[in-house]
Amino acid sequence: MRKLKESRRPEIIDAALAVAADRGLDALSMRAVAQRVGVTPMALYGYFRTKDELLEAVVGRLLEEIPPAPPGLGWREMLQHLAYGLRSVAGRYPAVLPVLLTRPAVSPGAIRVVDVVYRALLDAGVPHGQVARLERMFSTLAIGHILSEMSGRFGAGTLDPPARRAQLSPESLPGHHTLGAHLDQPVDWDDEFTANLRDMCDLAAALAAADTNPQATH
Amino acid sequence: MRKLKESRRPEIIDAALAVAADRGLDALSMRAVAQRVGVTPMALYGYFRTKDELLEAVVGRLLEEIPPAPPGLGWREMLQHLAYGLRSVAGRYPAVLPVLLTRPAVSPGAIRVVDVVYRALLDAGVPHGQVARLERMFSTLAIGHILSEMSGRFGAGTLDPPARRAQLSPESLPGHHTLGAHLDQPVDWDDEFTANLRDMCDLAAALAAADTNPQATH
DNA sequence: ACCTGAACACCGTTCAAGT
DNA sequence: ACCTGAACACCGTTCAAGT
Repeated sequence: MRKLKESRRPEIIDAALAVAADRGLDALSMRAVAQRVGVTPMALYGYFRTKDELLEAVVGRLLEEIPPAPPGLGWREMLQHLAYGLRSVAGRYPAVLPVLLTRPAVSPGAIRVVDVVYRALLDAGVPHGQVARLERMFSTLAIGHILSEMSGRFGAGTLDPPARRAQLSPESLPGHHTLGAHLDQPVDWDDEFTANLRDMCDLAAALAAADTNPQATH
Repeated sequence: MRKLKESRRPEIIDAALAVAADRGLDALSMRAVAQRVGVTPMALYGYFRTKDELLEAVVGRLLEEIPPAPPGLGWREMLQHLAYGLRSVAGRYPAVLPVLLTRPAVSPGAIRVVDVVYRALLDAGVPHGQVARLERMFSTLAIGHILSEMSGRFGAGTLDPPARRAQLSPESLPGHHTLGAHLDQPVDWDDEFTANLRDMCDLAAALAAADTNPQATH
């Protein structure tokens, strides 16, 4: 439980982002970061207790790179601005995405982002007791979508969809069969991200409406 | 591009699940799986070209462990059954979760699960052109929630929330300040998972309603 | 047809020592 | 106060060889 040094922390975090940006997730090692800083791997352990702790700090810095929202935006625009900002920052450092979805928001930068979402949902009129849940839902969906998209879960598989489906008997996949040609069209992930955001905002609005007018729930 | 052997694939996949189940993600190595099978690490490469390919097969098998839905369920119950099933299977093999969110659904088991969701959304009356997007949204949220919860993103951080927030000036976090005590209450992740599912189903119902009655969108 | 052994180029982290 | 060097116990994967 030694006390950690502070002086060169920002320099090390920058080096980690640089490694992630131009050599990917698998290359983001303590050894690579150390080399970029110009120091022995063991020197990093004076600043971060473990690699996990370094990654946590990296996520915080990444979130701080999201441009601040211009003043006077409505709550939907605030959430959109944040989500698009996250998406473009993540595009620059895709290696850090899995960390975003598995580590808690403990750094100041991360907490500030959470606060922006809280404010937007409060503005939308979401009941106080549901704001935290909706923030988690919103962030899970946003990060999960970006991660799925960038890691190839959503497409660009090794087999094209029609050939892949042909491996299974058509009657065992009635859903795929009914949708047919709809499944073979290429998808614009930008549009899909936007549509998902719109749906999440509609959901927040519906929860707000159900609160002021309980009969409206059904 | 050698041809792969088939004979012992199931045995190897089982061994991988067993390692994941009782020694966790970090221990899920080719060497550990090989040892469990009783074979040299290099023998595995006769059955899977890379570790990634093995993990893909493991995910397929994991999805096949979700119990099939009893007949006669409504579409909401089908989606709930599937989501709860995924959650409990994932609880048995938490090591495999990150793979679920980053690899495409290419195995027969994975495609069958997607088909169940397609069928449910079609039953709900979601327009054909939106079914695939909603399936991706649903799976992203479900897997993302389970992963966030099990990896500790949602809580159990190193600092308790009030102490953590105290590190920042209260006026820089107006959202947290407004929510106050709401943020200090413990959360039941089971309830939250259920609430998120309900919201997703409501969303599907709303999209279905907007389709049959366009004026109802606003 | 199936498997092994040795090797290559890596990991995160501990510990004791150096300036 | 800050950093280094050597070591430990691991990785995924290639290649040539063995039965």
